[in-house]
Amino acid sequence: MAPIFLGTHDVKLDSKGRVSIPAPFRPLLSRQGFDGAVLFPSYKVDGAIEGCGMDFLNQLVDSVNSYELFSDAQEDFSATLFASSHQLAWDANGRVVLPEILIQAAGLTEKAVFVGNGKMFRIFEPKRYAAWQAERVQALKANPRPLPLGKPAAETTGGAS
Amino acid sequence: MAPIFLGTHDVKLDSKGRVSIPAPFRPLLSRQGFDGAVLFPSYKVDGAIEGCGMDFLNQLVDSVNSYELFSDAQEDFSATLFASSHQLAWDANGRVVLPEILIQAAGLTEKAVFVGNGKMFRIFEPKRYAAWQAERVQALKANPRPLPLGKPAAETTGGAS
DNA sequence: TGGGATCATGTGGGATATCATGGGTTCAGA
DNA sequence: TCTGAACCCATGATATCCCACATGATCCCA
Repeated sequence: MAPIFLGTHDVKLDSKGRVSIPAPFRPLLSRQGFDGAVLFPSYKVDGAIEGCGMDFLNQLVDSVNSYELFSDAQEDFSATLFASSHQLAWDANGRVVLPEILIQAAGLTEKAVFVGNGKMFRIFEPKRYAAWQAERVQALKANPRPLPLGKPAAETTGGAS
Repeated sequence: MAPIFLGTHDVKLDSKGRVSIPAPFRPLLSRQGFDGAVLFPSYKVDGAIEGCGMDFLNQLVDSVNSYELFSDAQEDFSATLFASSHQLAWDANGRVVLPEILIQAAGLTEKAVFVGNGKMFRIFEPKRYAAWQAERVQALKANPRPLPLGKPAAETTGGAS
């Protein structure tokens, strides 16, 4: 069963660059032999960090590998996914040290917010997250979308972004 | 589970032609009886060095050998892959000595950057890498690729380069 | 239903081990 | 005899690991 990341969790970012992985996320991320997460800058949402477990990353890798080795498509994912990803083990207290490049990418200072996103999660600077979320709510109000159950949702065309 | 090379790691190239293999890469490359990596000039990306472990090289060998012996494809791969590969053991500090021909191929001087690429990794001269990565990011923005999970992605044709 | 106890989680801090870098020595081969 | 490969040592910085404490959530009992 694929894990599902839910909820919004406020955490502190300390002077050593450490954050606590929210306790509900940890069992979803653990796998035998490795307690940690994979983080990379989102290319979909500016100012966000995407997070997932190694199992999900392996699914991504399998998907990328369905492109032939040395193909153009594989090149693009190399530059955006593998090269910018960080595999971080958490310590005995469930904390990871965020690389400076991710702290910069998300504009983090003293706090961060972990946001469940179903199969993955995101990490935002709290103020940026509030603004981003407000935009999403407005977008949904301006362009309401039904959510069919049991069958794939068709992407509606014509909308920007 | 196949190893996955992630992240971007800046290293020094010293006057003896030595570089440190980034510590996270070393367990992925180690195999019983041999601590080292296989490096060869990339035929796909000018100015890059491709790197992998012996296990992955064996997969490449099997793949190449699936072409008929003495066929043009097999000749091409043999000329670019086997003939120009270097198997380098690292020392007690995790360093290898880069052959001059690879240093020239990548245009390295004082620094290098190791870039994770899933099953393999690449070594670039930092400025060349920055330019190459900017191209890739632009290509992805101009020609966004979804990354479906669980089923093979069809290579789209007609794209430039 | 309320209060108390216990346990889990998050935060702060420090110590230690590892890693990256710089350098030197020795030996073998040309 | 010289050069280069292989091996080894030292040091500083950083990553990793571990401890302690406070707070809040949860559970149990009256």
